[in-house]
This record gives sequence, C-alpha cells and structure tokens, in this order.
Amino acid sequence: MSEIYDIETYEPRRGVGYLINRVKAEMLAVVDRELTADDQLGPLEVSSAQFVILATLSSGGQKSASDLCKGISYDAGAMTRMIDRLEDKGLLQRTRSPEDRRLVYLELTDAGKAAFPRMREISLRVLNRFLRGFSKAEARQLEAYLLRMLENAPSGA
Amino acid sequence: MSEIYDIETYEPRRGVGYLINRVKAEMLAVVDRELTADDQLGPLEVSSAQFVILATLSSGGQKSASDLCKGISYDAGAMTRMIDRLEDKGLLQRTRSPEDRRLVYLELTDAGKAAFPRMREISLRVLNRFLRGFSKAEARQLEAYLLRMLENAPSGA
DNA sequence: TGACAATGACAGCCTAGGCAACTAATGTAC
DNA sequence: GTACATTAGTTGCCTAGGCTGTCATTGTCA
Repeated sequence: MSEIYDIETYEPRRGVGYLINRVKAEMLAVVDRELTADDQLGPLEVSSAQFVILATLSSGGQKSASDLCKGISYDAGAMTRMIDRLEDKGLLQRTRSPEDRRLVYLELTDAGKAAFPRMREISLRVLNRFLRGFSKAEARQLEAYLLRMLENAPSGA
Repeated sequence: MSEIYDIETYEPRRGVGYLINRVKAEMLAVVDRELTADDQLGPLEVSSAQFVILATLSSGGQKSASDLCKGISYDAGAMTRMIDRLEDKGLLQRTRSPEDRRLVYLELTDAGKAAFPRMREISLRVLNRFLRGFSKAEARQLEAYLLRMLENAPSGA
C-alpha cells in the first residue's frame, strides 16, 4: 500500500502538517484576542494556553500537577511555571497532599470557578466560527481524523 | 442553522480546537526528535520551527523577510531572531536590497540547499506515519477541511 | 534496616512567538 | 521641498514549552 505523500511531489507548505500548524496558530490568536477584549475576563489577562489548563483541570475530579502533565503531554517544568502564573492571578490553588508529600493537588479557586464558564463560552464561539460552513457530520469526521492521528502518535493518545 | 458545538454539551477537551493543538504538538515533537537523531542533520541542531521557515523560503520566489512573515502570519520580531539563528548555523543568508534599502532578501546558502532535501524527507516520513491507516481520499479530505478552517480565519488564508 | 531506584515538583538554560517601541528608508501630500 | 505617513527590520519585554539536573519523598529489595 502506497504512502499518502511521496518523495517526488511532497510540498511541506501544502501538507497536513503545515495546515494544522497554521490553523492552530490562527485559532489561538483569535481566542487570545477575544479573551483580552472581554469585559469580564480582560482584566484577568488570561491566555488561551492558561484556558487549556483550567479546562483540563475543571473536567474531572481532584488532580495532581503530574496527572495534568501526563494527560496532555505537557512538560513538568512548564507546568510549574504555568501554575505560578495562574496562582498569581488567583484562579487556581496549590495544596500539598498529606498522604504523599511529593504530590501537589490543584483546585480552581472561587474566582476561577466564576470565570471559567465565560472562557468556555468564548472558546466555543471561536471554534464555531472556524467551523462555519461545516455540517455536523463533517465536523464529527474532522474530529475522528484528528483522533486517528493522535492514536498514531508514539505516545499513543 | 444550528452551530456545530452548543453551550450545553460543549467540552473544550474534546473539541476540534483541543485536538488540533495536541496533534500539532505531537507531530512537531516527533519531527524534532528525528531531526536531532539524524546523522547528517543532527550536528546542525535544526528544529522543526526552523524547518518550516526553510521550507517556505525554498518553495517559490518569495524573498524578503516581510514577504515570509505575511505568507505564514509570522511575527516580524520572531522572524528577525529566527533568521539570526539560521544565519548562525550557516543555512541562510541576508542581503540588503540596493533598490529599497529597507528590504532584506533571504537566500539559502549552499549548506542550506544541501541539508534541505534530507529535512523534507524526514518531515514527509513523520507525516506519513501520523496518517497511517488513512486512504488517500481521506487525507485529501482532511486537507480540505483544514483549508476551509483557514479560510474562516479573520486573516483570510 | 539500609542502599538504591523511582517519582513529583521545581529551577536554570535554551528556543520560540506576540506585542510595543524604535530607527531607517521610502512614499505621499501640501 | 518639507512635513507627515507608511513600511521593513530590529530590539526589549512578556508568556510559553522542552530539556537537564536537583531535591525531597516514597517505594523496593536484599
């Protein structure tokens, strides 16, 4: 069975890799703009990267920092600094586990819980805007394609 | 016409935005690993981000730094520093235009031209690996979906 | 129990991108 | 021709992620 791209005709600038790169960059840029322009969230100066962490944290129960890292293939050093920033903004709280003192449990503060729905709404709106013209079936198919690519990654999923 | 994601059921962690993020990160990580592990390219310490610039530069007659930035929605400041790194590695060359002395023309050096085919080969191989199990028709459809999303971006394409 | 491995969080150094301020060169309007 | 605007490139400051090494804590095994 022949490969998708072959060495004679492959143009990096037109391939799936390049396109995914571009779409990701454009989408995050729009989310960042909307977050800073929002009346409620603007003063918090929350970025799209920070929203990803809060979203992962808010879905699912009590989580340690390392659980969060494993779940999204995130670097532990980057996570430490990200938590610092979110803690400074008062959106998130660290708690040392008494059972295993190596673990740091993470929890949204009341301010974090209050701000999250609005962030979720903004990310939803931007996503829908990028999917303008898509039927629901097409969107589901796109999700399925991306999932299959993720499963082809060395880390599995 | 109803939207793709609706406010009641939307879960950021499962949407297209999150998936694109993940796929992009996993793909670039693999390309980076392959680039550093390669016998020919390893010593150059070329990153996937640097490859993107070289690929854009080597395809088509676009030459100046700002042309490059516009073509891929790239920040001008980031571009300056990227060119610095690529020039340090001897893969790329700056030339001031004599007609318009504001412009900086970019060109691959002989070393850059020599290294590029191997980079292209590696990025092709990684891309094919992530598309394992895809038919060619599915891959073309995925490309089409991503292009449509790009066209929905505020910057147009 | 004591040596050693494994784990979780963290700090330092690197590449990297976005934004704002600045400089030099060019274009435009009066 | 001078004043102003625009454009290209650069620089500084910020967030951000990857990698390596370090430290404290926990688990394992002889």
